[in-house]
Formats: sequence, C-alpha cells, structure tokens
Amino acid sequence: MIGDTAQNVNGNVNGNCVAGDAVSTHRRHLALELLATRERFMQHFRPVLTKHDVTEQQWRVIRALAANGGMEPGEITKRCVILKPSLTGILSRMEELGWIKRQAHADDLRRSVVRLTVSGNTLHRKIGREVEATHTNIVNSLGEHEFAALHAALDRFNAGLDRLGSPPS
Amino acid sequence: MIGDTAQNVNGNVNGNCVAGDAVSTHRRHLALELLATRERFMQHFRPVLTKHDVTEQQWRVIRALAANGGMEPGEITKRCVILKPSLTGILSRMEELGWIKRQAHADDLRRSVVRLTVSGNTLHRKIGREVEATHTNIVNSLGEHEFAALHAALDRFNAGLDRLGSPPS
DNA sequence: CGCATTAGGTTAATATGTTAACTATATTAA
DNA sequence: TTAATATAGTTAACATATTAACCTAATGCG
Repeated sequence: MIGDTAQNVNGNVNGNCVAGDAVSTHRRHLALELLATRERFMQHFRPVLTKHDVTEQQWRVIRALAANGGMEPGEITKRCVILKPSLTGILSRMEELGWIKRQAHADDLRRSVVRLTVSGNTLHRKIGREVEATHTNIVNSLGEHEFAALHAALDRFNAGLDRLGSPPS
Repeated sequence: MIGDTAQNVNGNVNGNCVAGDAVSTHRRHLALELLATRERFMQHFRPVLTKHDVTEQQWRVIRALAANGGMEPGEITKRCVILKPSLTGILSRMEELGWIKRQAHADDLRRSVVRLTVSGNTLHRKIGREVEATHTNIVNSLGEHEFAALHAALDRFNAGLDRLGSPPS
C-alpha cells in the first residue's frame, strides 16, 4: 500500500471533483468515514478474536454480558447494536458453544434472560486480557488525547442527533 | 424509547461497572461507539435508499462511480470499504439491474473497468438530491461545527493510525 | 524460454445484516 | 370478560461480511 496513488481510468486522482457533476460529489461522507475509521481500528483487534474463533458480534455480546451479568435479548440488541433477527442466530450458536445459557423469565413468558456460563466467563477473561493489551498499545502510541477528543466529538454529535429526534420511520 | 432506563436483571443500570470484574468492563469502546453513531446517523438516510430499492452498499458504489467516472473493482473495494468477495456479488446484481456495465481492460486481461450506465446516472441524480436534502437538514439542525469537529477528530485519529502502521496480519 | 511468484477476481461456506411476516404472550380498553 | 392492540422473539428470504481456497493472467528472474 505504498505509492499507489489510485489513479482511475478517467485520469482523475483520489476522487477529486470533476466539473459538471449534477449532485454534490465532493463533500465528505460522514457515514463512510465512520465506517472506514472503525474498520481500520478494528483491524488491530481482529487477529485476537480470530485466534480464539470468536466473531466481532459474539465478542460484543460476551463483553456486554460480562459487564451486566444478565440481560434480556432486547437489551443486548440495543447495547451491542445488533438487530433482533441477527441476535437470534448469534445467541443460538453461542449457546451451542456453551458460552451462554438462557433461562425463562418468571413473570413474562415471552422474555428470557441470557447469562454467561463459566466457560463463557473464562473466555471473556482470556480474550479480554489480549484485547486490553492491544488497546493499551494503541492508546500509548496515539496518545490518550486523540481517543478522548474523538470520544468527545462523538458525544457532542450524538447529543445533536438526540435533539434532532428519530427519523421518520 | 422514552423512559426505558434499561435496568437489567442484576439490578445494575446502564452497564455501569460492577465490583470484582477481572477484565476492564468500564472503559469506552471506540469501535462500538463508531458503529452506533454511524447507525444512528444512517437511520436518517435509510428511508431514502429503501424508497428507491437501493442498498447502502449499492449507493456507496454508485456515488463512487459518479464521482470518478470509471473505476476498477479493486479501487471500488478500497473507497467503499467493501471486501472483494462482497463486491463481486454487488456488481453482478447492479449489472443485472442495468445500473452499471463492465468492460474489459485493454492491457491487462485480469482487470476490468466499471462504469455507471445512463440509468445508473439518472438514479444517482434522483437519489442524490434527496440524500443531499436530508444531509442539509441535519447539518442545519446540528450546526456545521459539529460535523467539522467530528471530521477533524476522525482525521487526527486516522493520522495516528497511519503512524501506527498496519496490524500484524 | 520456463518456472516460481505475485496480483486481480471469483467461488464456496458460514455468519451476520436487513426487512417483512409471523407466533405467542401481555396489556389495554370497551 | 372479550376483543383489539402492543410487545418479545423467531422465521423466512435475500444481501452482505468474512475467511480460505481457487483460477487466470501478469511479472520477475534464472
């Protein structure tokens, strides 16, 4: 990835705007940049997860359960940013792997409560150590300020989205 | 979504840290927050795309092609943050829909060049107008500063990742 | 030239994302 | 109490994500 200027067939370089574009093609695309940044960041952690045969989503669920101790699927979907139909399969597989268990809710027969098993907790500690170590390395390399600044910018942006309200679903 | 404090079965609230957690469960998770923020932001645009039966990924490709006029698949994967195996199917479907065409590369028989068709360009202008309008609404509501600040924070963070180099693949 | 290596894309298998429809249970109100 | 409605999860169908293996064409080099 060194020296590939990514010049396309038209002779344009790096997506610079060309005259005559009807719709704005030159502004920055926040959603794409959030995606790209997350992707670059995650690349540092993916080897750790892959090594332990855990998917990103499974790791998110494990971390949420380790932090909260017992959650209903509905809670998990919100905290882990996973849609309900996806979570159904994710939990099924995690249950088969013996990492979690589901128990029925006493009052409401629709609901259930998900918990980490002992081996699930063990897995969390094992992977967690490596993830934290990797994270610490990156923080030390980039500086805590960069992280704090990005978190702060995200907070302010989210606060703005809060004020804006929900989109017309 | 008003007044749901998300209290879990253990009585903990909002994922606050519990005593005795072996691995750090209280720090902020940047990757998750980038994902969540992007998701919340995208919710405002999803209705527009859905209305025109275009997926997020297809829209990214359309926008990239509209801005660059002709790209090789390899370029598209980088700009749109789509892996090669995924792009294969995405381009096939877009070709069937008549939005793009592929032509062979003169020199290198492995490569190909992807371009928007006339109807692909029409679709881009149509959706683009609505997307830009939505975007303008959000910017006006949140203030340009919030966007600029987040973009700047992302830039600085990415610069830090640049200095860090590629992860051990 | 002949061969090993590299690069651009595709295929395959499995997991997840996304929307809509559906089941079972709860809740609400007439 | 009953009928309408709402809620928690699942199922179904298709699109995309992810990794590994594969295929073909191009490159580098002896």
